[in-house]
Amino acid sequence: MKQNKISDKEVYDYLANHEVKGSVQRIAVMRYLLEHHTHPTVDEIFTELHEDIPTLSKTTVYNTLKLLVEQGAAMMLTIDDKNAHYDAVKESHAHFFCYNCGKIIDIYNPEGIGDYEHKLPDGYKVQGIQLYYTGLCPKCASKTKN
Amino acid sequence: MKQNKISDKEVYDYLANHEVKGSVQRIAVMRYLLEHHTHPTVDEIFTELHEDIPTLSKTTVYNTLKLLVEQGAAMMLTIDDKNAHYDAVKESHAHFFCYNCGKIIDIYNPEGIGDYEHKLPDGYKVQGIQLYYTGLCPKCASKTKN
DNA sequence: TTACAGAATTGTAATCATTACAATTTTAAT
DNA sequence: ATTAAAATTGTAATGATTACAATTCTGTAA
Repeated sequence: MKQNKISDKEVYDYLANHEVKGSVQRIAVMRYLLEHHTHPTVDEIFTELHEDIPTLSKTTVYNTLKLLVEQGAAMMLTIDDKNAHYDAVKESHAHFFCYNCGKIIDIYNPEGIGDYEHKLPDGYKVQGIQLYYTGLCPKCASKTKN
Repeated sequence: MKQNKISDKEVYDYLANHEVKGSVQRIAVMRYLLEHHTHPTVDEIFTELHEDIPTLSKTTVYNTLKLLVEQGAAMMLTIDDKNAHYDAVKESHAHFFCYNCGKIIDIYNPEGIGDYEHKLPDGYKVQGIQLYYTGLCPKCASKTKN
């Protein structure tokens, strides 16, 4: 779940690979996404990082995430209509959104979803593919009477 | 694209099949979704219907759509982080969101996406599956220099 | 028909995530 | 050390969605 402590240099290089110039704030946000696989919201990222970087502004978190998404260093999950969630781009996988507890859970599919790209008609320029499930997670499904 | 004029009775029955009691407002909203396959926002639905039903309140449109989604008579598309879009539930298909023009386009896959349900671990109670593509639609892709 | 209770609708006022924007600070190059 | 461009910050809008109380509608029973 938490891949302990990635060095500044590693994060810096990761950003550079995506043509993003490094900065204290950008490295902090990017590292947060690389270390946590919890699909955090802007507010969660801001609240956590603000403890270490008291001068951090929430606007900067917004700006940074927007940049990271544009450069393909992160992806925005829109499965939750209340807040955007963010994820560092990794291997192809799906997401399950529990409408009871609000958690987003990674779902790894054996064959992945990359294939679907081939099925699009000509002319489309695909930037991202997302497979979303909504429903009740096992924990909530067992609690809820049915 | 537009399946002309569905009778009140047909819409009423469609609602009844989903255990939704009919009313002028609910029939209007449901019919709008059945007749238009444009993935409208709340505002678009409200603005259109308001011409015919001047007393209609936007809150009612919100309430109704929420109910329709809960009862499985419609689905909410969260692909666009600016607004929720709505769609009457039909055959399984994917959606392409163009981040330039903001349009959502239906993508029909030969084999559908229903299979993915089987790949989930035990315990999940799946309510819906959505496959989203983001990128540039053919029109915008050709306009944008690359 | 009338009266009533519950459901549905309405309008207004909050809420709250996100964005706009102008001011300040930092960065990097000269 | 100077300066221009880029990044960051804080505050003030924006705008979608929700909460809520008041009103209207619906269906049933007297």
